[in-house]
Amino acid sequence: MAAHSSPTITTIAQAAGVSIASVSRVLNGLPVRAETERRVLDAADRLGYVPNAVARSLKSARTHQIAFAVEDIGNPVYLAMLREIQPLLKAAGYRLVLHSTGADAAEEIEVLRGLGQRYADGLIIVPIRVTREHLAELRAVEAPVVVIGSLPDDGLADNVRTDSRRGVDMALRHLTGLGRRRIGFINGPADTVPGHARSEAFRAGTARAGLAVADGTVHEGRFDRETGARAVHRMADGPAPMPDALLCANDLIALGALDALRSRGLDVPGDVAVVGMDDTDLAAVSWPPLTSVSLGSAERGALAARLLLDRLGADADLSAPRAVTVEPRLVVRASTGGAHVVDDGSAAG
Amino acid sequence: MAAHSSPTITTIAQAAGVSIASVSRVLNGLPVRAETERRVLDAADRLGYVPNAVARSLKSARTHQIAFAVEDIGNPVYLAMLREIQPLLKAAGYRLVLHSTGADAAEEIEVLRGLGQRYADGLIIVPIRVTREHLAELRAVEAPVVVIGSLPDDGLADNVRTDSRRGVDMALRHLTGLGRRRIGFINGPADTVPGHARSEAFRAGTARAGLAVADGTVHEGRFDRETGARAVHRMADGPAPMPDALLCANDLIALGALDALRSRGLDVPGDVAVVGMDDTDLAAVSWPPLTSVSLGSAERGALAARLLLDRLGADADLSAPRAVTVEPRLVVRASTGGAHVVDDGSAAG
DNA sequence: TTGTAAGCGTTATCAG
DNA sequence: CTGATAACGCTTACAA
Repeated sequence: MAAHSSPTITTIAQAAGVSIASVSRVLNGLPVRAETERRVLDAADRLGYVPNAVARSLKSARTHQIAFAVEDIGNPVYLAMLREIQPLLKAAGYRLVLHSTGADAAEEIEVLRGLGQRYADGLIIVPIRVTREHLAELRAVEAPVVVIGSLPDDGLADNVRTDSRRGVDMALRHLTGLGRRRIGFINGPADTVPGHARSEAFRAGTARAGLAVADGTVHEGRFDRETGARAVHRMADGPAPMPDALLCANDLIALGALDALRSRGLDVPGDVAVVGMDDTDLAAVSWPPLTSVSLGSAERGALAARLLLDRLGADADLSAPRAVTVEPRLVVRASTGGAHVVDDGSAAG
Repeated sequence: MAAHSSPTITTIAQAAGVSIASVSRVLNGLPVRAETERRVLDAADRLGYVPNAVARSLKSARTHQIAFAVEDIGNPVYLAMLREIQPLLKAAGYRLVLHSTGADAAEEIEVLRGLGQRYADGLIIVPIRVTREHLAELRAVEAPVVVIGSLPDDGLADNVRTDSRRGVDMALRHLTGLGRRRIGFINGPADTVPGHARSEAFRAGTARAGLAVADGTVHEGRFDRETGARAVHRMADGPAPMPDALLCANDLIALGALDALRSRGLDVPGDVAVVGMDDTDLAAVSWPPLTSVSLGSAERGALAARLLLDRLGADADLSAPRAVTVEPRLVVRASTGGAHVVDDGSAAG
């Protein structure tokens, strides 16, 4: 069924014998005569009227949509953000338009520029890299944008960041506190925002702690399991003594490292302690459970949503961009011996 | 920064000294004099013109948006679908509007009804329950809808389903093949589409295999870890002998069961073999790695997207609703002692 | 209180 | 080839 094309206020007006203005008034709760209201509501109900969101948007210049752009929504970190953002937006009456841009920075630029088409009232973006082009677009865009991640220049957009340097420090301190001195590092791409920050923090942190970092115990790859596994194999096969602890730039890398360590018969944390970053759901599920530095993904998502909604509400447009920082937190689990459960003879297999 | 309100074709027309019609023509690649084209493009470029998507939509009655509605996007199953759907839509020029409805069936109805507002050209929905109201709305909705999950009545909408009964059978056959006879079952809510199907399949499958199902070895809860853990503890504390195998209605339940079994000193798979369903990323990460029945989430997502895009393209509206079924697949891992199968390497990005 | 009419930014028709 | 002009469905002055 559903044969008739949807009724518009014009249809309703005719059916109710009033003008379209009256229909609009009734539908928007403006003062009308009771009789008019009755007839309009009646007709609307009878014909199954539903207001057209697009027409409304054209008139009001508000789409009630907010875009959320990340590199890969399959990444648990971004997912954690999304899970906080979505309900907040919904509660505020906004739909969520999801962009998964892929590793290509050009696509992020596209999203930023696409905002000019006004299909959304605002944007929350987690750039994997921040290029000059990003900054230029940010400057040009008219709709409010919240950037999750570090921004070289304050004042360009609302900004939610995390102190990943402190996070790395916490991990290093934890490991040295356990007596580990040969700490290896497995990073994702160093030319990304998070990759760069972690790399810097590791360098600085080990220097400060007076730790020697042996050649071949720092690896760079992608933010995935394979990178973690491959790095471990290389270290084990390399000339340098195997590290007694591994700091991994995210949980996926850490999981890959755990796999590889197990396959080489190395005990975790007995021979090698492993720390991940991001404290994703995977950390609690892995075996052994993974000590991980929480960078407050969920919290950052929520903060970003709040900043954006804030700016969209009322006439807060005049206020200067705000920057919020979320403190990292170390979540200790068995992979660093934290609360290691007695191992009931689990060899691989 | 970004002071001027965005230029419209009117602005461009004035700047270029032509009519808005000519501007539109140039912008849409319709034939115009070279000189006209030059001037328009020039002005557009100079003023940084970007077409307004909303106005375009009002005129064309197409939003280039597709909605995807699930109960909880944090659920790896839905996430797997999303990860397939998103790039397909993007490639076809559609934006993705994400709805995470929560367990409330009323919210799903809302989404269905909301489509009437025409903010999207189509919808892919994974209903957690299918009520009479769902069916009524489905009948009424004008935009094309693809339902992932079983539908009582063919012909209401395009439909992508999986044969979860066969999936359960495969799991049972696998377990009995390993010599297990006391098979317990931990289900999610039985009044949901997947919960009901799995429950029925378990009953039928055990009956067919001539397996006795002891009292207290079938539990129902939610589709989460806690349910799995709690069920195991109840079974262990109950009067019936502990099952030597557990079929869990999804991977989360299975992970909870693994935790509880470990905490009670029961060996997996030595004492109890465990099978999950959905074969999510978690299955490969857990310890021991989890045997799981893949219900082809990713594949179902992709199929749904294709069906919908199909219907949106050209004038395929006349064709009758199609139903596609995805075959389940048993992925054997260590939790049933099976050949510790090599992962396909697909971890969450 | 109500109706008429003017937009919102596009596209598309129809004369010139 | 180009320029008025009428939609698309809605909100909102401005009049009556």
